[in-house]
Amino acid sequence: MRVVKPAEERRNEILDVAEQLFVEKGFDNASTNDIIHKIGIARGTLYYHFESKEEILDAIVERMGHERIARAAAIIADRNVPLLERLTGAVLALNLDSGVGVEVLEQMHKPQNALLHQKMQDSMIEGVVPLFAKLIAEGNEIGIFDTKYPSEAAEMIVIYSNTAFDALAGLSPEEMEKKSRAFIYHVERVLGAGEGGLTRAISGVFSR
Amino acid sequence: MRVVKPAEERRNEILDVAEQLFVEKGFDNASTNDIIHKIGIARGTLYYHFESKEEILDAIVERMGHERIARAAAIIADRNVPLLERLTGAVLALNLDSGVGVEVLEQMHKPQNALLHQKMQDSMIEGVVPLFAKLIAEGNEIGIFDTKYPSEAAEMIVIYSNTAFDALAGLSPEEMEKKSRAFIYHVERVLGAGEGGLTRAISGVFSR
DNA sequence: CAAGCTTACCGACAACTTGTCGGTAGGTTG
DNA sequence: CAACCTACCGACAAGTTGTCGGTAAGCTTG
Repeated sequence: MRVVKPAEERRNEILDVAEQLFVEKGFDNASTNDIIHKIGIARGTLYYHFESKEEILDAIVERMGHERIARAAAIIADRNVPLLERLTGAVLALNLDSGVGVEVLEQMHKPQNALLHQKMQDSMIEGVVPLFAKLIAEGNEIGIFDTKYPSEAAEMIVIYSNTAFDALAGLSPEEMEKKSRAFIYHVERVLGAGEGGLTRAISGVFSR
Repeated sequence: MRVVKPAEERRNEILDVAEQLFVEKGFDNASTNDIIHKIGIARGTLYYHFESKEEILDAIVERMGHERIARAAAIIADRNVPLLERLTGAVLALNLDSGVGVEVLEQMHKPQNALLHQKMQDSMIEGVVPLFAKLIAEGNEIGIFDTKYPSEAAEMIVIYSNTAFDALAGLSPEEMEKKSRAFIYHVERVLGAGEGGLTRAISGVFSR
């Protein structure tokens, strides 16, 4: 009783299951056997569609990355929205993964998932920093920002938000609140925006 | 022909070899067999001294972390040196690992070493951020800094320097130069120091 | 519509891994 | 010198990833 599916469909099926297992148990602790048994396919089938376990991980990262980056890019590109709101909206789009719950992000910061996490971050930096940099440069011209290094500023913001906010797990609500405030405060400074400027923009994002 | 050594000595011997192999080949690609063959001990000996392969990694991280943090702490504690120079000196102490060459840091950023890298970063954040925070608060009082969130500012600086500077591998000298300048520029802004203040402090560090 | 081809799939197997455990040699101590 | 603890040994269990010859299902094509 052998079930045949178009390659594309099987590939995605494998990625779906693998993603869940990797996030849940960690890349090392989730075996390829776990994956194939859960789907009900044979060993050879998995390796017909992917060259190695690591390639599966890479494909997952790419998929996740594409989604997030596309969302951020869409927000950034929308010229009807004020620039500050686009910036903050994009940061949120990157870090608050609308599809998945917070547990997933918590899991991702666990040591078992270091590889997944790092690959995500790399792809994020590569894909998002240029977009941000452009936006910041734009803000420079308009006169709401003032920074000599738009690209590096973008990098700093992306890296920090990525690293600092997934360690959020064990914090109390007050601490989270404080950390968020501090983040905004520092972003304002890095970009050379006046204090409070971003705060107003953020309430703008949420009031939509 | 069985060679017996005091536990402490064997432990360090194992850590030395393991560290080299992990950095060189990556944690996953370096097997426990590689370690024991290189030293010339039996399987059981390794597991007599360590519970698991991962415990070896943790011990390595702890050792590396202790060294770096101790160096940074020493610099920070030296009240004879101007505060700004202590800050920059400590950042350098953390990132320029005097013992090892640049290749090692390059290797550490490779995907194979994600676990090692992340564990290092965590231990770094935990150990160093409080020291920096204190220093920054001190600078606040003296009036050379001006920030509402010393602790978060410290976190931002540590995380960014850690992540951004180990991706330095493929960059041209000019790019590295620019990135360093940008880093200083942003640190000044985050801390609310006047522009150029840190730059002067840095030349102070090097002229010692 | 049978023959032939391509695509997707199967599962035994090789070649490793990590971690366990009963047993053993050396040095120390009573 | 006997007993004892510490450090060490290596065969082995249990599991892992990746390979490969072979097989079935669905499309062409004569």
